[in-house]
Amino acid sequence: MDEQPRLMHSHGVGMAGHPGLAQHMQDGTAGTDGEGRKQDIGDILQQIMTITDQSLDEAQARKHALNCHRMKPALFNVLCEIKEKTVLSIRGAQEEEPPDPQLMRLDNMLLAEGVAGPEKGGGSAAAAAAAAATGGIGADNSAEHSDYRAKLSQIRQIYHTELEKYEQACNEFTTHVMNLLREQSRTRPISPKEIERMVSIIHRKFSSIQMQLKQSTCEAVMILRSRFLDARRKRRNFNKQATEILNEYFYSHLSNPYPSEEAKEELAKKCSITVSQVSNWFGNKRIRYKKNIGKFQEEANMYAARTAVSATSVSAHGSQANSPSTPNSAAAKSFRFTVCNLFLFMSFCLTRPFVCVSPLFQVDTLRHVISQTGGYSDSLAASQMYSPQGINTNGGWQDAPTPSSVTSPTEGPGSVHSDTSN
DNA sequence: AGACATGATTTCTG
DNA sequence: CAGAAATCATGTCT
Repeated sequence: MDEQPRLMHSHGVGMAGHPGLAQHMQDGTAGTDGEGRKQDIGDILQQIMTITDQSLDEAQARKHALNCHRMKPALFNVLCEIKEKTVLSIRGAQEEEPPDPQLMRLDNMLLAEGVAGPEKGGGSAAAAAAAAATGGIGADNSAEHSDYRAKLSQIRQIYHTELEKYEQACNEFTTHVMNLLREQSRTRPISPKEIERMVSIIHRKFSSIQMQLKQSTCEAVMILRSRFLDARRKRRNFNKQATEILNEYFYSHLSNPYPSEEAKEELAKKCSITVSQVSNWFGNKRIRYKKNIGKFQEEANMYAARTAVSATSVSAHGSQANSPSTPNSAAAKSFRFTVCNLFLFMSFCLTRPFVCVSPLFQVDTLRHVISQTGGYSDSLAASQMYSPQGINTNGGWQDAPTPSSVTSPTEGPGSVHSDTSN
């Protein structure tokens, strides 16, 4: 008699008010009357309730019997339905979430950096972009490019290996859990929907690992990139030729060493550096020259002489080309000028110590001598620009930094527009 | 290793 | 915003 209340209780909880059950039961018990059905259910429930009191073997046997019972599918479906309605309806709605924006951002970043996505050219494209950003596109950078590419592909390799491992682990675990749930679904009410939900939970848990992986990969790429892009860290001295071109321009425009934008571009092209590098160079040069004129005097003299010699030799060459066999008066003038300048150059070398004491000396001499040669306004104009008198008492250059003036028709021979250097 | 040179960056100014 | 000035960080020389 003590089993009756349990049975009744279970009956009440499990069946009452469940419309689907009648249908299920009808499906499974076609042709039997109501009393018979009640008896069936009572049997089943009683067996279920007492199953834990039995020994393992007995329980296994009973389980098997229950599984084979004709009412089992109906009862199982009812339990599934109840579970679905009570559990899944509560959580179901909030689980439909859009893809994580942060994960999307990381994905995009990795794709842009060439870590994710197709292999070919990804790294080099980023490297090229990085190089373009720094402006250093010289031959010196090729080694660093390959270094960058190598490191990036290393990161890429690690990322893909880890991602593969992660996917494998995720799949293995998901399969394992699915198998387990499928197995269990024979003995407890687990609907396919619930399995699906469990899979999505697993994927969500795993996606946090994926996020970590992607995040650290992004960090690694960023560090690599910042190192590659950090110009200060990878500062390289300009090559000798570039320095000479810049110095020639500087000293031949000493009265107003402010190249125009066009001149800067031209210089940049000639030196294989960027316009901003040219600007930096001139900024540094002006300030350092101004701070210590004496120190730069020797350099100024050298470039003055060199430019003058170069200018005259070009002039002479040009004249000879016009009349190679019979030197005319212009050619003679050029020759005279060349000799004068050679003399000047030698005297610069000999009088260097004195020149340093009196920076104006050679400039005035130069101007005087050139004026005596009777012409070559271009060369004269050029020589005038060597004068350190350009710096006024306020510490600034006399001429206002008006870029247009440097490209004026009186431009010196060392200018980028009249390419007599190198 | 230390001094100096030099390219780049930062801060300030007109 | 260009340039001056100060400063940083690295390269080069001794």
